[in-house]
Amino acid sequence: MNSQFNKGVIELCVLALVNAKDRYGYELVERISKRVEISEGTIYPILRRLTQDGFFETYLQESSEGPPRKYYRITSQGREACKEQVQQWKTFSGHVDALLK
Amino acid sequence: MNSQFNKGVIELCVLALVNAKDRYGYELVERISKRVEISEGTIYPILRRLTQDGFFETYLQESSEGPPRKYYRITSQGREACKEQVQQWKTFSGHVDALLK
DNA sequence: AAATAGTACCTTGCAATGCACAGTACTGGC
DNA sequence: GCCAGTACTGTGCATTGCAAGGTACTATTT
Repeated sequence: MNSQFNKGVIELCVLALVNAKDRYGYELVERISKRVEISEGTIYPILRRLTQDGFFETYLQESSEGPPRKYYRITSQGREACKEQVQQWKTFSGHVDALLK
Repeated sequence: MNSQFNKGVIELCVLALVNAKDRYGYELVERISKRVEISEGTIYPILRRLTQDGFFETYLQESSEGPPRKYYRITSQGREACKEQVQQWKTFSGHVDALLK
């Protein structure tokens, strides 16, 4: 598979999924990797980056199935970034589809 | 704009456009940059790479509007790669769209 | 009680790609 | 002669995702 396609898009997916509801890292890995080939080493650095950029806030919550989960909650700033990036993605993929004809 | 989206996709666009008919570098720059933000420094290295990989053959042709143009013609190997990458792109963008819902 | 599998998180070094920037060279119009 | 437009080339940098490794907790199996 062409993992180059992933560039930038994984961040977008993370933003959109956390935007929909609070998520923890492992859950994101599972969910995204069902559709797109990714590894854990990809998601955690992105979560750190987006948190540092002020797009996410975090809190811990215990789990009965293993160690405590670190949940990510989107901020208003993150919500805006998400909206913008989703729009950019739609424009972009539309343009690519047009070029492929 | 998120130039990270471009990764891998520009190559795909170049492949597809040369697949449709013989093109020269500058033409590709013009055509692609109407849709997607790119610069010359992006296209020429891709052309060199794809030629080295055996996907393109080249020939020179004089132009009345400037220096001679280097045309790129797709090979049967390139045609296959193009088909495969277009398919990959469709699958990929479909999966991303699914994740964004 | 020890071993294993599954859950959950984190970090480091590397490779690929596109971009900015710079440079060369040809043609035609002012 | 100079400039704009056409056309091609090369170098160094930044960003990003990946592979590979590690830590640690819980539940199940042996």
